[in-house]
Amino acid sequence: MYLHLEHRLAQRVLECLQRRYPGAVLPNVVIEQPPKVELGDFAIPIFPFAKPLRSAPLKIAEAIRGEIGEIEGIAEMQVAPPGYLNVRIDRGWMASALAADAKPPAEIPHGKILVEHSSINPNKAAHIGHLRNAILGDTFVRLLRYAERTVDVQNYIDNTGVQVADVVVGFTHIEKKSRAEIETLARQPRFDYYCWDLYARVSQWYEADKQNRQVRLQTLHAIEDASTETAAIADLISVAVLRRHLETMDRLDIEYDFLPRESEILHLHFWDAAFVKLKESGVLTFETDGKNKGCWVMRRAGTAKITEDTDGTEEDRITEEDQKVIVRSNGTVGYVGKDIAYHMWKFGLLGRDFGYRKFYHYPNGHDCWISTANGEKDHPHFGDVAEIYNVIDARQSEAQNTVIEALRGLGHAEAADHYTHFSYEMVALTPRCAAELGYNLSDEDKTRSYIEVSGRKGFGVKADDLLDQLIVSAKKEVDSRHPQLTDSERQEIATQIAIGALRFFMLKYTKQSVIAFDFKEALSFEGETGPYAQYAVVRATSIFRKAGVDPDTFCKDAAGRVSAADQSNYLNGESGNEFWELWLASSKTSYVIDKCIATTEPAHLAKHVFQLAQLFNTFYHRHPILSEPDDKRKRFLLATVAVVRRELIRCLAVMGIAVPPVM
RNA sequence: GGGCGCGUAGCUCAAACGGAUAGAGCAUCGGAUUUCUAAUCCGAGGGUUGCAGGUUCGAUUCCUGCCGCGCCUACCA
Repeated sequence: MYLHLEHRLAQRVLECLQRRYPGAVLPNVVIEQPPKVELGDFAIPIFPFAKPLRSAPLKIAEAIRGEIGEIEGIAEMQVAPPGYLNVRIDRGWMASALAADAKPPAEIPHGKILVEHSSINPNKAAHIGHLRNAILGDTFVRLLRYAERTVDVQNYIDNTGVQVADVVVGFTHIEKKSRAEIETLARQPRFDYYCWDLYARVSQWYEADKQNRQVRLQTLHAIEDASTETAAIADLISVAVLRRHLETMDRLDIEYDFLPRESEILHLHFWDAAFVKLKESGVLTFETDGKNKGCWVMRRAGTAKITEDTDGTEEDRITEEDQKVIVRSNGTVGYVGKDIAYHMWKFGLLGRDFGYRKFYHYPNGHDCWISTANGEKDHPHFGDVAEIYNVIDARQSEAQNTVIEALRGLGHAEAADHYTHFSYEMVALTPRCAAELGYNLSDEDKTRSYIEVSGRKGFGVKADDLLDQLIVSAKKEVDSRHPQLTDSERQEIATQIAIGALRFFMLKYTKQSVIAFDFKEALSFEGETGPYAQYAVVRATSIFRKAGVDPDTFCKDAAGRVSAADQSNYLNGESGNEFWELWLASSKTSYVIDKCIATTEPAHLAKHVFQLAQLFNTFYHRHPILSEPDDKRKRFLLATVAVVRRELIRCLAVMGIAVPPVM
């Protein structure tokens, strides 16, 4: 509602100015939020208009106020020095619309969006870094779906790289296991944990004797030929670990629609198709001398020299430093090349497609598909989208930009413009946390604020372990608070709290901030945490339960229970401000979600949820509701609780957080 | 060397597009009518927003230079 009103206001202000100053070149109308409710609900800085309109800000503000006329939902405007136009919402009007859950018509851009996230190498268990990726990605998907966009969720699987090869080496050369033995192991509940340890051992094995690395190379090549026994083992391992990843993510309510695999990009020759186009368009150039002699290279992203002089049109040579090798001198293609081909497929520009088969069936009935060389006849249509978001950590930004530049060079500027690298910083460990995990710290490490995790060393916190710990910790709390419930009920509640804590934790930091992971903070259920917000909802629910009223029907029928006059009476005036703050915050769901999408920053939503829960808790403490003697006032307070509760549940759902019945 | 990012309270972090008195949580200290469950609430202390300039009505935000930190920068994937 708030968002809708803001758009309407901006539009009317613009029209008003155009009417009064015809022909003037106007800057954008920026609408902000005043620092305090007393000042109003929207603030329009008029300073930017002073120069182009050759008039004092206060004068312009006064003119707008006088001439803009009635706007539905707006109560009044005030000119505030040194140059703001402060706008007050018609509180009664907003409250009615909000209680009725009115959905103003909104323009929804058409075209499918592809969000790709997780992309965990299928050779070991998922760790906390992967959790951040998946939670950010999944939340972004939920944000887009809340905004009624159509979204496909993909999880790219690199099943042919060195990482899988390393684990294969571990099984075949260190443990000397047969395919049958590996198959048996792969059926064990936490096969990914087994691989986690083995992977670390393989790294040590390579360190111990350089000759062992030869084995890695041989294995890597064997994997690429699908007919070999090694390839079969690699496939069985990567598929088993992949299943484990899907199970882990499903615990957090994270699902995928499609799993494209590198093996198919290879076997279906995506690269060949892309290579032809890249050569034709001149994106790739062949080096005839220098260190990259015999390679096909392209300009590294971000190094482009701007050749402004018109006479220097001769193909500006890329200096060796700025060259990114795409095809090696032996004719094989590197991963950036494969990535370019893959992204051409995403935008429907490649002219080839995967085969598809059903791979994973979620308990809720949803199917997840996987790429294959020869697929099933009937399958959903993936790829060919209008917009893509790749959730990949910041370390990959150069590679991502190179892919974007390749698309641009191929003449697909529009695709390049709709390619977003959803970049985020890594999750590291605090020195204390590393020490707790039994890692020997150097003196230098001890002084650092964080230490990077390393899958290769087996150094990190596994996703399932963290979740298990959170559940145990929450369960202890629930056990002591609700001994009357059955154990399975308590387990269910503890799980919801654990997921709430984890997802909130990963979302409250802005993307570019490195999370220095610490058990104490991650396991906290107090303060700015998921359980804090869940608890606010539980309290709201509990009021209605005791009152014997259903909150949702009460809300929908609020007009019949609280008269418009009462509504407006309680919300206005000085005493109304504290109630109005709650209603106003509740009206901002779409506004905040819109902002999260525009800035690709889900942290804003976590912040908003916390603020709303905080406002509610203060309100809860100050105003006893069930014992309120004035019936009209009681109904108004109940309506307030109902609306806040509904919006909190809604926002938490977008964050992938469910609310338990009691806590 | 080049590219990207960061530096805000004791600690961990907010502050979209430059805006009104820079906000939270944690930690510390002091409190909350035995009530709709205290996983809560109220209060206190705590800041030269790394340093120095510049741009303008206004800078944590933009520009330049320094200082410090991180990541990227392979014919690995």
